[in-house]
Amino acid sequence: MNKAEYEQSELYKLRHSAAHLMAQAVTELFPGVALAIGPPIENGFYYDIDFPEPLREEDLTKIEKKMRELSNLKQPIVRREAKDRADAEKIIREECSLGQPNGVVKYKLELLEDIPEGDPISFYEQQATDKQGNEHMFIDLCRGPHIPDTGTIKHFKLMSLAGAYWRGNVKNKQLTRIYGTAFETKEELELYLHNLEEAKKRDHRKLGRELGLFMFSDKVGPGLPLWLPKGAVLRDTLSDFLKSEQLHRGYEPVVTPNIASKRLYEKSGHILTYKEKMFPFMEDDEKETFILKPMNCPFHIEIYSSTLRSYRDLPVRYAEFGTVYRYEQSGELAGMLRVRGFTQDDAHLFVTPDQLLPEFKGVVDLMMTVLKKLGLDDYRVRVGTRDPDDTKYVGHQDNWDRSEKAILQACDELGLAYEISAGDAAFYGPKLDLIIKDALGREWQMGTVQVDYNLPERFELEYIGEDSKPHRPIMIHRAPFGSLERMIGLLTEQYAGAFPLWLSPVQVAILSIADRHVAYAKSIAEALCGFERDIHLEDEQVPFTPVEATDLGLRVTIDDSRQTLGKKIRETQRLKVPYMLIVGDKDAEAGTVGVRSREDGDLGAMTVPEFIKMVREKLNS
RNA sequence: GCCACUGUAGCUCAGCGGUAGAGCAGCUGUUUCGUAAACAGCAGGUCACCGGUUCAAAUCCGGUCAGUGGCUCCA
Repeated sequence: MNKAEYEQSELYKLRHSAAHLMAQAVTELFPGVALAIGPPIENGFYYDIDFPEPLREEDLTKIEKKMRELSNLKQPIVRREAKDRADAEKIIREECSLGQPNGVVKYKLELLEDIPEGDPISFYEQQATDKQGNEHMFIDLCRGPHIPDTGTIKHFKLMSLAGAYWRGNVKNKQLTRIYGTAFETKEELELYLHNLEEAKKRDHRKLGRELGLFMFSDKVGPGLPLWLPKGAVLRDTLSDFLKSEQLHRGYEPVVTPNIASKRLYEKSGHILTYKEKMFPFMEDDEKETFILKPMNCPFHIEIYSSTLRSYRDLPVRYAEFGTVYRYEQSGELAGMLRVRGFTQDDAHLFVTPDQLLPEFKGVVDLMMTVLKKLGLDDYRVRVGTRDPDDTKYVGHQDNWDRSEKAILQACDELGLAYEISAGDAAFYGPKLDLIIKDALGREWQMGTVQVDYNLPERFELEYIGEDSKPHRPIMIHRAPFGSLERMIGLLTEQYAGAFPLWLSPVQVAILSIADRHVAYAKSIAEALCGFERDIHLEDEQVPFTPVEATDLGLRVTIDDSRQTLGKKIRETQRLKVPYMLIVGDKDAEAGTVGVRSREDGDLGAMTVPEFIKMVREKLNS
């Protein structure tokens, strides 16, 4: 079900009504609360409420109980339209307030003001009398639609509490948001909760620890990841893949430092626009102030402008896996998905106006190649354009028009499905972002391509054109992964830790059955990885024919611990190694290995060349 | 940064006013074993940190730090 279908569905109405039911329960339990807004959302609903006293998580059970009582009253939900604005205000003040002081409807009155002149103003009302003769009643300003009666709201659960600013603005009061979910059947609700539990098992933070990929340390600091050996192998493998792809596409590597003089970022304008995201400056009264870099672009620009450029030199494509540091708000850090020090697969392209479209297309093509290789097919493409009402953007109107047009044209010519999001442009230019969901359904911006007229202007970049006159190049910022940290975090969740063969930190684990098989295991490992391994052999070994070396360069481990085979298999499977090779007496004698695949289990005995052939095919497919 | 919640051994968790417990992992020994956990023993914790209440605090209260779910922002 897509978004539009969902918003038309019965489920959507059910959840909207569940939000109202929850609000009714809250107003009964906590008289004096001020209701703000309570819409259905992707997996449920929420209601933002201003509580005079802070709400505690344990109160949720109480609210749920009250909701069940109110649901059982089978209150009919009735739509009522106000005659005019004055009538609507009267209804809000006199009826929505439920006899409480008028402050409880202040948000509703604000919402009323936002309803455009001429639009119908509707309310939804529900009421009933319980067995004890107590009257229950609730009415809310609401566009609707709703389900006919509250008795249908049976399978729901309140999920969590959160603070949320009124109208999403930090300057406004923070309200208490209660998240809940509701389904049409008990089974659907249970399935949803079950899937949530399953998703937690795929969480990259859990898998990162279990698989030994990365860690955080209090002594190092929040948001500063430490890559463990296996994680570092993943990083290298991923980087090598992109570097080789970029080499074929005419990128040139550059390397720049991690800190720079404050003057560089004054020139770029980041001090003005980005200061609150930067780590504290390294100040020295007498000498220069230095800044830990939050972005790579100014460095690449300095390289560009270090020499006179001809139109014949363009496009210039400078690529760098550059580590940047951003002082993200503490509450925003999230495992590897948002950290304070991360490495961007960054590059900056300096192009002539004529080259903008083909180069942009080239970048998008590279991104598609990357997504395909990584097996990521569930993503959305967002083109961020200006918000016409906002004044934060720099640069000339016609440059913006031209670059927005170029982006859309590139997407159309590549047959890319995209959505336009006004207001999601960078302040210096429009951009195209790839957005991917994590295990818990949260969306993250991954790859990005951004058109920039601003920095070339600020740094007065030039190239000499065919007419022998200086011209200003256009910059394209781009990062197909986005960052290695976020990409690896996401990939870990996508694959639930079972990385494809080419990417797996350990590709083959050789399990010796008894001590006397270690020499044979070692000879196979050497053949597969292509270099000698230093393993001390003390016990007597079974005789075997040495296996011929390959240039495969596989990442191989040997488990020669004195454990039962079952134990070794279990442990190796836990580590999600794609292939296990089990070697015992029969194998040493026959020159075979017992192959066990991560996905398909025991594949039986193969000769070593047969296994190598299978792996080769798998790697090339 | 703000709101709510959490913080006990490497990991998963129990204990929730009377001075710390399990399973797995680790170590030692025995076992040398053919497709998802051999057996036995040992060791491991100023119960995140600081302060308070109490005869007594892992347990109650306050603060700090870190993590989790959200909000605002973003690769």
